[in-house]
Amino acid sequence: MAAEQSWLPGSFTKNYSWGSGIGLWHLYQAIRVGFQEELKPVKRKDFRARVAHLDRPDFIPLNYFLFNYTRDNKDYIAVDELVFQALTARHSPRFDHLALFAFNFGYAGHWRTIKPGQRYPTLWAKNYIIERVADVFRWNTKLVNADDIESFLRSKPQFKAKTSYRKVATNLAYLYRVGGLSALEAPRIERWWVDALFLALDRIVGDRMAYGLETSSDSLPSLLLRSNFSELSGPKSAEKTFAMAHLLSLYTICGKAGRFDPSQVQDRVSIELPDYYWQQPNNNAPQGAVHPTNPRILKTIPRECSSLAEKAGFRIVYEDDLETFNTKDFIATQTRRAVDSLVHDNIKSTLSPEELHKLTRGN
DNA sequence: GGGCCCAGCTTGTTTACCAG
DNA sequence: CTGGTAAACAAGCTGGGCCC
Repeated sequence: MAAEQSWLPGSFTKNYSWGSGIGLWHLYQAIRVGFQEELKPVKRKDFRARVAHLDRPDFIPLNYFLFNYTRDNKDYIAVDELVFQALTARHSPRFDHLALFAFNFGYAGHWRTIKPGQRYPTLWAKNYIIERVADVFRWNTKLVNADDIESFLRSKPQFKAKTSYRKVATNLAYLYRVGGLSALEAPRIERWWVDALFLALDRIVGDRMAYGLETSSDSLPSLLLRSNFSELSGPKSAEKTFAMAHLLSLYTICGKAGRFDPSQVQDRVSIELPDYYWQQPNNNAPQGAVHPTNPRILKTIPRECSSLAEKAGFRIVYEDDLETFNTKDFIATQTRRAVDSLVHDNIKSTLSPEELHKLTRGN
C-alpha cells in the first residue's frame, strides 16, 4: 500500500446514528441481518436489500467495516473474522474492539463500481493511529480527541477533503468513543486482539486475492509486518510476538479464510490427519482453541477445525466454557494433568507444583 | 457536536431509437 | 430484425445546511 496515496474520507462525513450506551451494536445488528445469520458469502446487493429497513446508511458497514470481492461479475461480502464474531457471539465490547480494529486496518476489498480511495477507505484514521496514537501518545488514548484528529488531518497533504476536516474529525472521535478505543491500550493479550490478528490475516489474503495475487503461508509473517498490524493493535509486547507465531500456525492449519467453509475444512483434515474419522459435528457453536504455553492465547474457531487445531498444539475448550473461560482455572487444570500423567507413568516428580506451574506456562 | 435531511454529482445500466 | 448509439434512468454516493 503506497503511503503517499491520497487519503479520501468518502462517506465518513456522514453519520451512522450509533446511539449512546450501546457501543457498535447497530453495526453488529446490520451484519447479522445482512448475512441472515448464515456463515456464507452474501451478494452486496442482497446485503443492502436486507438491511434497508434498518434505516442507516448501508455503505458504512459495507465500505468501512466489511470486506468485498467480485466473482463472475457479481459483488460479494466475504465471511471473515468480523462476520464470524458477529454471527456466533453475543454483542459485547469484544466485538466493538474488533470492529474498531477492522475500521483502522482499513481494507474494503473490491467491488465493480469501486472508486479511487475505497479499496483502503480509512488511510486517514489508520495513519492517525500509527503516527499519533501509537508513536506519539504511546497508546495513551486519553489524548485522542476531535481537535487533535483535525489538526493531524490539516497537517497532512495526503488528506484530500475540501471542507470536511471538522466533520471527519468529530465523526472519528465519536466512533472511537462509542467503540471503546481506550480498550486497545491493553498491554497484555486479550481476546479481541487474537481475533484482530485473524481478521488482519483474512483481509491481507483477501485483498491480494481480490486483485489477483495468491499468498503463500510462508509470506504471511512479512505481510503482517508490512500491514502495520502491530502498530494498529495496541502496545507491542514480547507476549504478543510469541503468540503471533502460534496463532499463525493455527490460522494456516485451519485453512486461512477457508476455515468457515466446512467442505474446505474437511479436505484439510483429510490431508493433515489422514487417519482421522470425520464426523459431522452435532452442534455448530464455535469452540475455543487455547495454547498450553499461555492460556491468554484463546481463539474461537469453527467447530470443524478442532482436530486441526489440536495438531497445531492447541487444546480445545468447549463452547459453554468460553464466556466464562478463566485463565487461572486453566493453569490449575493443566498442572493437574501434567502431574496426573507423571503419576500415571509412574514417574516420581522432583518438581514442586510451583515449578510445574512455571513449566506448563512456558515462555 | 451529533442527528437528520436533501440536493446534486458521477458512474453504470437500461431503454429508445434509428440506420442498415 | 440487428447492431450501434444516445438518451434516460438508477445506484451509490458526497457535501452541506439546519436543527436541537
